[in-house]
Amino acid sequence: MLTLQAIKANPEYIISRLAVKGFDAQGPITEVLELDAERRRLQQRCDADNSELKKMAAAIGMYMKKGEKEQAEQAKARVAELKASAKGLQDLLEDCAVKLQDLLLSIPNTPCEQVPEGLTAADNVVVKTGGEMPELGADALPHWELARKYNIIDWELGVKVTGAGFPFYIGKGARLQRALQQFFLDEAWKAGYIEVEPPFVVNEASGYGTGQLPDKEGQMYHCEVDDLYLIPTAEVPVTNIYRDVIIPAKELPKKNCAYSPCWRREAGSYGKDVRGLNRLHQFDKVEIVRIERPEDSYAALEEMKDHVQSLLDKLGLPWHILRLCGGDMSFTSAITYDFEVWSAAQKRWLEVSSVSNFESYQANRLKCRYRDADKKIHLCHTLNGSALALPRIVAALLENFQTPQGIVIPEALRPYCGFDIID
RNA sequence: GGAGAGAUGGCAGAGUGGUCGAUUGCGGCGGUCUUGAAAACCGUUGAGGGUCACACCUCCGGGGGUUCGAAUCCCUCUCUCUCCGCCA
Repeated sequence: MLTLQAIKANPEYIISRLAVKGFDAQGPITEVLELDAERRRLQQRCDADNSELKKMAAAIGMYMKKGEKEQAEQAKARVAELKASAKGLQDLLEDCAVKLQDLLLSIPNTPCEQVPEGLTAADNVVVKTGGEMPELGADALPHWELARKYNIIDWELGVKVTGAGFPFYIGKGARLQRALQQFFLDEAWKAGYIEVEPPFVVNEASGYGTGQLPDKEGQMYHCEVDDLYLIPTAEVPVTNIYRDVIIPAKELPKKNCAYSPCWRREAGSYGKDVRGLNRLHQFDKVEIVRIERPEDSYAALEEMKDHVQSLLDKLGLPWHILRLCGGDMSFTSAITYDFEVWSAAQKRWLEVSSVSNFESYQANRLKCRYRDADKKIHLCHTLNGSALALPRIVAALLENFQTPQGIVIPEALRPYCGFDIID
């Protein structure tokens, strides 16, 4: 959530930036300022009451000790009065604080200056392009048919055992999955990301910490008996490592990478978007997460972008990078770059990575702070990105590298796969 | 799953109704001494709210209660540990 401090410092600016996301913040921001003023008024009155109550209680103690019963009884009577009036105030204060918190949670992050205006994906800006788009013959097959042809992914078996969107990877298909996971983790490790293997289910507090709750509740699988959520991304457990933590400045930046399966209910998806590997309920991903000093976060974002690009280059896939427009960005992001690879048989771009800087928005909710050299405590900036999500990479690899002899595995992946062609 | 014990500041660990936001030790930071360092000694060291700044208020796992007054008593939830059972 946005900091009250930032809102109070320059409400007009906040409102104008949120307009870039297509969010009319005039009303909410005005209300935030009013609620904050009200909260402070109530707080001060409560504090004054409490202060007197404490003094009275101490005085009663003294009277009792000295055996001054009469005075003690008088003081008690006064305390009873005070408490009666304080109770009402307490309730008002509580109510006001909850309203303020809920309101703050309902306001999205402000896009940074570089974010283009626009409401839909059509307004995203291509900032960079790389790799070569292969020329496939007219008989080129989409990946779901290639997967069937070479018997590396079994969709029907997935449906039988679990349901749609939960495929089995078989033989070289399974080895390819494992090779990609290993390759991505190794590359991240080389780039200085400390690997973690997190739990794949999280509690409610963690869901709130990274913002999946309450807004995206329906997108996560929820185990009601134990009140645990299957993670939709490793971002959730990894970022929550730093929930309620004050990090010494010299320990920053924190750089972590993690492999995890990701579960998403994807309620409401349909059509060609969900064909084959394009959209699954369970998929594998390597995620990178960084906790940074505010002044370093944009340099970190560039580094992450370069890292993801290097992965795609090593795999020899054609890619482009989009700077998302305000309306296409997530609720919590200040700026997001999407990476898409060209899927040559489907003839469409597939999103394989999303790299975002959340600035202090996520850190504020997480209470992820750092202690500066001057001992002052500040909010960190948090960033994360996929590096990378597997299914659409696999889709592009299969389609782009199909030959009459079989699917040719990219050079960089061969040591991990243990084979150089799927036939 | 059954039985028992526990949850206090970065860590360890006191505190069982009244100036306790909390003894002490370790760690951290500053200083004295030293050519420098170590040791020793001295000082300092939780978070949040509030204020121009003070004052002041809140927080001893979460929630509720008793009391003039709760870290301390009661209820409840969660979690951790030990033993038993089960088990990769």
